[in-house]
Amino acid sequence: MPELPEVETVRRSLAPFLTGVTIRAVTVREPRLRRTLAADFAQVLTGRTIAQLGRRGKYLYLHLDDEKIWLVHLGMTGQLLVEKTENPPLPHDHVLVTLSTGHRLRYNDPRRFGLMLIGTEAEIETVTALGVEPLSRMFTGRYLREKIQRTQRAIKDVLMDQRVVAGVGNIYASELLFRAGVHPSRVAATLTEAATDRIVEATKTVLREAIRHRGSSISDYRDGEGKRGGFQDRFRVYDREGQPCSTCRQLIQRETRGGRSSFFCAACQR
DNA sequence: CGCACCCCCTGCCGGC
DNA sequence: TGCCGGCAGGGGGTGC
Repeated sequence: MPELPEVETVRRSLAPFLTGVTIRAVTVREPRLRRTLAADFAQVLTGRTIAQLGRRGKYLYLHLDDEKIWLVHLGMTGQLLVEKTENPPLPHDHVLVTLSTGHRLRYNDPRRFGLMLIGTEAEIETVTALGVEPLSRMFTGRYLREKIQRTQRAIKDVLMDQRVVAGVGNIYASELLFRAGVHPSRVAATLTEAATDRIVEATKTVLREAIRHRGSSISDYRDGEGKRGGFQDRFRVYDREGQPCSTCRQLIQRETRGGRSSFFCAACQR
């Protein structure tokens, strides 16, 4: 579900409800997420105040008043939602948090691929091992070229490697490569300087545009208030197999590799 | 190191 | 109508 634009949208939508707010009670209904929640998870959170909401790649950082961070990753189907009243729990509501404002924060995740843990920044960095933020000045053509020297990896795999650049997933990798005019299975080391520059620019452009449209809702992505995103209506290639390319009218193709689909226009992308 | 493959888990959709 | 296989935005582990 959520790549960088969706997580950033969740962060922005939750911030007004969570910043400066104290956690009164925590109920863990199902601790078995990607990693099983620590036995003292609820106890460690209770009584803490959320100082600030941050994000790194696809990870949400809830900075607590004791210098620790409540790290949340939404996996494929995770939703972090604020609600005004305490409705009865729904299926797959794994963590419920009562806030000092009377709001409730609800973590729902049918597939349980999400991750939550509480730790220091150093502890979290060893778990996440993230590369540069794509929207920062650190992500440049020069940086990307340094990372792909002599690699035989496909450029799409490199872009989705969170240790290289943090936050690009399967949707935005396809979309940005279309905009850069580069074929997803192109061997990264064979790219020209101009092409790597275009890829970096396209990454920033697509991610910013997607954030502006509050992310992509294909099926179950929702922001912190349960609202859908709008970027799915602007996909140029993703999930458009057999439809005409918006540029040249040739039909969009799909290729599966490693269990993941790539979508591209064979005429526009080389 | 890279890569191909498998796994984790639930839900949905299309084909038969 | 009902069942089954394939697939889905995530990451991680293993063996070669």
